[in-house]
Amino acid sequence: MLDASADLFRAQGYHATGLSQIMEAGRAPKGSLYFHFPGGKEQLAAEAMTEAADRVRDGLLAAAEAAPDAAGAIGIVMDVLTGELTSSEFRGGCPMATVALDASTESELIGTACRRGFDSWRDAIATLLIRDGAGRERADELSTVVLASIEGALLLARTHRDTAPMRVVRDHLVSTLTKEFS
Amino acid sequence: MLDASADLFRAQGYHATGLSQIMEAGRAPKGSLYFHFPGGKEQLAAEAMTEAADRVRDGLLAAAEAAPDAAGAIGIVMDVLTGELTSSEFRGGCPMATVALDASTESELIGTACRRGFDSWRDAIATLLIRDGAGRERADELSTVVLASIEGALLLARTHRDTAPMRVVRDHLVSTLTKEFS
Amino acid sequence: MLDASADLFRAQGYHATGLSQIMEAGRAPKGSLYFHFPGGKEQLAAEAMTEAADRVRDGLLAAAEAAPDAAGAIGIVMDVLTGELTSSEFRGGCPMATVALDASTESELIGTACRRGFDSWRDAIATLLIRDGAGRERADELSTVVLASIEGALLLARTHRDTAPMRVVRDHLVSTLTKEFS
Amino acid sequence: MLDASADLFRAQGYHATGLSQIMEAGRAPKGSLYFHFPGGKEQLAAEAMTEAADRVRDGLLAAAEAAPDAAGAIGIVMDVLTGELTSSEFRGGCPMATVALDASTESELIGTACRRGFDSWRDAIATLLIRDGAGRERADELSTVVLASIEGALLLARTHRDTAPMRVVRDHLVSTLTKEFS
DNA sequence: ACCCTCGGGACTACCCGTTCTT
DNA sequence: AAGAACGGGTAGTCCCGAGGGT
Repeated sequence: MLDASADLFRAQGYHATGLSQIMEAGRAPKGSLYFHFPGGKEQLAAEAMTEAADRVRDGLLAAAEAAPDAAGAIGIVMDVLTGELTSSEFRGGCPMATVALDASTESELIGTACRRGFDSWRDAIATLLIRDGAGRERADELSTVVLASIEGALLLARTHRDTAPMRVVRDHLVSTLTKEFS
Repeated sequence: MLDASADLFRAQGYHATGLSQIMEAGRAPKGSLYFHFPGGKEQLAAEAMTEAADRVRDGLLAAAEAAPDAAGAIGIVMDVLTGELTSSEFRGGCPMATVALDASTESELIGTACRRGFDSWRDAIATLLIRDGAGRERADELSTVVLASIEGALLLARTHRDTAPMRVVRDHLVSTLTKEFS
Repeated sequence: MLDASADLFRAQGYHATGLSQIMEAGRAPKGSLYFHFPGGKEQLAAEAMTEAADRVRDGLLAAAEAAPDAAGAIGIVMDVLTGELTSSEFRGGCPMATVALDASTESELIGTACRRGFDSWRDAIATLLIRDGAGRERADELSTVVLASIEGALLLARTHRDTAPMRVVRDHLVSTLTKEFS
Repeated sequence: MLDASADLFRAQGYHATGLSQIMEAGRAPKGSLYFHFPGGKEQLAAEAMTEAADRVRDGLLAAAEAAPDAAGAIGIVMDVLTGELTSSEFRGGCPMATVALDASTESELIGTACRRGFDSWRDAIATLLIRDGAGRERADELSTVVLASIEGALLLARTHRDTAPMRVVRDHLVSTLTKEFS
């Protein structure tokens, strides 16, 4: 149910996704939503964002173990994201970006969930960089730049229905990180 | 009217923005909208996106004239965007991103408008880089990276209600561009 | 609710009858309607037509039991219809004719409901005639003629706000049937 | 313009026919309607009904000259009506019936136009019968019955998308009239 | 005690027939 | 003669509680 709603929110955003659509996708009857989520749609979205964010962060941590350095890990993560983009016909970009943009200003609950999600990703990236020898301050800066680049690439790729921005940004990040840390 | 709707779409996205809200903001009666925009909300949004994109592109071109090099121009543009972000209490980020994410998959009209808008920005940035001595290919790559970074920074800054991502990305871009082209 | 809408559809037709008018007449809020009639106005009208048709057919069958022959039964039915016409100030003619004319071409659902309703009436009339000794073929023909005459009489009487066409057609049908079957 | 609107009113009725649809069909700009028809849609419909009624009455008179007796003339007229029904894919039945049912109760103007139209047809039929030797009173009665039968047949045929009711009623009327007047 | 059918309005985008103003 | 403006109206769908059924 959270999974189903997370997918829909990712593809359509908060306001474009109706509760009935979620119920249908989750094969759940309409009435029981407010039993499990007394906060209604808002709470549901917030929890879906949190869960989706955790999954991405886990992917980041897994890539960190699989790759020898930050450049490699970032490359892996971007390849996965690119794959999700194409396999969903460019409907599945960042799991939080759409909701963050179209709901986080009006719902503190959702806003907080998105903020925490982004922070957890940035922290994971920063940890990667520190492992490569970056200083605390440099890691903070660079992780923000890396995260922003990826988010922007996802936005551009989704809008253009073309993976080119993902590839270009991926290569740029890999080469930049490699140059700085080896 | 286009201005009013562009502002609302920028802040809330496509689906969260009601026609009545637009009418109210534009001091226009309900009935007149479908005379000027027979295509309804979709056409209105598409034209609003196009206009907003043109304005940003004009800002880019103006910055290109005001600054001696690409690094300077990008710095100016990001400062302006940061200013808009704070002066709107973090409701006004990229004028197209929210709509691009929550509507461009379901409306080809809006999708095309956003695609053209992003392309016009990327082209303007690429032109800047070529003026600094970049080759065609390098300019294409780098302009995508720059645009993606800015978009991601806007997303993060808006979500966090904090200009830090803007400043960090701005400084990173300026230093990167300066290093490569001087 | 079906009753209320049937009355309104009978008096005003499909397009002239607003959902809000139906809600008001049925003392039901709009949200409930789409729970019971997911197909909206179209489904509501189709079911209202079916119910109204059944009621008339029941009246036909009741008249068949009350009267010794077809002529008598038709006479009774037309008297009842004439009574409804006057008691409703000529707003209530045939419960299906108006909707059949102004909606059945654009809605297959409504069209089918009306078609079935008319058929059930014709069948009931044909059964009457066969009871009087008519052959199958003759009953089919004559029942169509009888039904058409009644429908036309209702149309003329309603338009003229005058029961004369009803009386004239009634007397004609009674005398014709009497002459042929006794 | 009157022709275009008459066709649309015939096929769809009064309320289902939009002014813009009429304007489009008549290649006329929307604003100038109220110059020619200050009474708006109501007046337009009333005049369209009058014109359409006149045309049918002219057809009736022409058939009266072409055929030797009433039975022949009615046969001709019904054949023409049946042809219009099929050639319009059962959208064009009686030019007034739909409007008479869905608008004449709420508009005295339209009601009067329809009443006059029906009366002119009945008068033409009565004249036919008198020519065949019927008395005044019998002609009045029978003309009502004939008109009602035709109207009902048109209704049934249109609803069923089948010319059978037209043929059956036609044959019945021809045989009845022949039997009575020769 | 948990589930969920059922019911409730406010709101949506859209379009209507009409009337200004030019 | 007509382009533009007007606001009330359309059907439809939204997210959400409250009461009946298991």
